[in-house]
Amino acid sequence: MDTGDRLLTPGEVAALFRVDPKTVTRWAAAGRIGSIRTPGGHRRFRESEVRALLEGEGEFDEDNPPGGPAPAAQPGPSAAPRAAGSRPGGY
Amino acid sequence: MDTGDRLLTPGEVAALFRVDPKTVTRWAAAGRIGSIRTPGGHRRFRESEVRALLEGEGEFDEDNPPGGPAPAAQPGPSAAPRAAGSRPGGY
DNA sequence: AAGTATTTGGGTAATTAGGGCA
DNA sequence: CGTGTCCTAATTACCCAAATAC
Repeated sequence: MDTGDRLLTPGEVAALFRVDPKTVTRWAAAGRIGSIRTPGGHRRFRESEVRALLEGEGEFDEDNPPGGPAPAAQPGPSAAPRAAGSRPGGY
Repeated sequence: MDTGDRLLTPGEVAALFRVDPKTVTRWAAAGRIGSIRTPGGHRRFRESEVRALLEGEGEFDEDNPPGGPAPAAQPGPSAAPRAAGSRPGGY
């Protein structure tokens, strides 16, 4: 079955990233984060994907493998493994 | 193999979309989702339609195509009346 | 038949979406 | 270029009551 991806609201993701909900919406609009739309037009985000982003799996030195976490986040149906690219937050 | 003719209760659909059961009822009232009414007046939703809605909106990175789309979502006997097409650009 | 859990209905407050601007 | 804040409009969430489903 699914990995049990809970869906988070923009406000939840925004609080997790310490940004404005508007910014989260922009990430979804830019395709930097997967988003599920409700019939009403609102967006929902996958908890597993947000967590993966929060883990800081952005770009790390290839000689700096994560020796502890090993999230092993498994997007079930159709989640996209974000290989690399940009780092939201730009910190 | 069932094509997904299983009927879901508003609470089930609400949990899938991370919304309130009341919101699901509004979707049915707005014709955004097919609904079957019980003789008592309660609504029931088709599992296949709900799943199609959940995965159908999956946006993916342009350079990250989903390896296995295979939605295999049959429109079933009564196709979904997509009446929510009236969204000209903005609001 | 009785019970509990869920759903329904209407109304109001909070959040979200979209665009433009700083 | 990215983020934050402004606006308006739409959608959603929670309150109450009663009815229905199992």
